[in-house]
Amino acid sequence: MEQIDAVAALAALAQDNRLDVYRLLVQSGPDGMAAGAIADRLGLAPNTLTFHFDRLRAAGLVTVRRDGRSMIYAAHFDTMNSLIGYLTDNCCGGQPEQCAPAAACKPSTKRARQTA
Amino acid sequence: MEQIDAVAALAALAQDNRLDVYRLLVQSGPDGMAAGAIADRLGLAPNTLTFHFDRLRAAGLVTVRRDGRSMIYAAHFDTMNSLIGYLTDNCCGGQPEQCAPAAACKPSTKRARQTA
DNA sequence: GTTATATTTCAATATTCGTAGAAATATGGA
DNA sequence: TCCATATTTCTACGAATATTGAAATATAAC
Repeated sequence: MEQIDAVAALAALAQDNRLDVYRLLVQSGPDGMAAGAIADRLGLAPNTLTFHFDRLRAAGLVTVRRDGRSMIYAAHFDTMNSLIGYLTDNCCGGQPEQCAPAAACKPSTKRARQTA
Repeated sequence: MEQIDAVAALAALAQDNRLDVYRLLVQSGPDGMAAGAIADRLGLAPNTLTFHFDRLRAAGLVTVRRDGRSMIYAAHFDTMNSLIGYLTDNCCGGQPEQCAPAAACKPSTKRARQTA
């Protein structure tokens, strides 16, 4: 990942509503969610949501596809993983014992959703 | 990590010069670097650099200590790892096979520095 | 074809951000 | 004490950002 792409991705995530949207999509997985469903879930105005989707999409963090009247947004995990790689690249000069990097994508940190 | 802290950390990293500074510190490891050395390395004005350090420090991404006339800045790896955890939290509803999370802190992606 | 649903586009505005210049503070050395 | 080095503080300004409201577009249902 190039610096310019990393800055774009970080800027896209550095906003309350967009971070909410993105995390919701990350947790939703490859199937994604309809724009309307996200608007309902997060209580955002449709036009505001479109604005934020554009930012996330321009940064390569999400993808879109149309399904009837709905637009389905989904997280693009390659970008997320590249970004994490960019941030931690060669950390501690190649001796990661000193910085204890996180194991990404833990199953469920808190408030685990019931399987039902 | 709370949402507000994640947004602060992301915003702190979402800027060219600050991202340069931060990655330099990440690669420098726990010992950190003097402000002046960073200014020389990145070609930034001292006052501009102070502005960016403040942002990084307010976000908990770096720490400072004084050493004589120099201020030594170092990456705070706990925050980096918490941020990565926050982004990838419960990804794909707890089935990370679907999103192939990155192994953080790879020794050296490109332009590996010679050991000498 | 007409109406309803789902989402996007456009225009306007208040707020926040990054940089530069000049001056101030803190530490170390003679 | 006097001077040099290292970094911070203060002020100002142009550029970018998030939100709102109103209107437009695209798809589906009747």
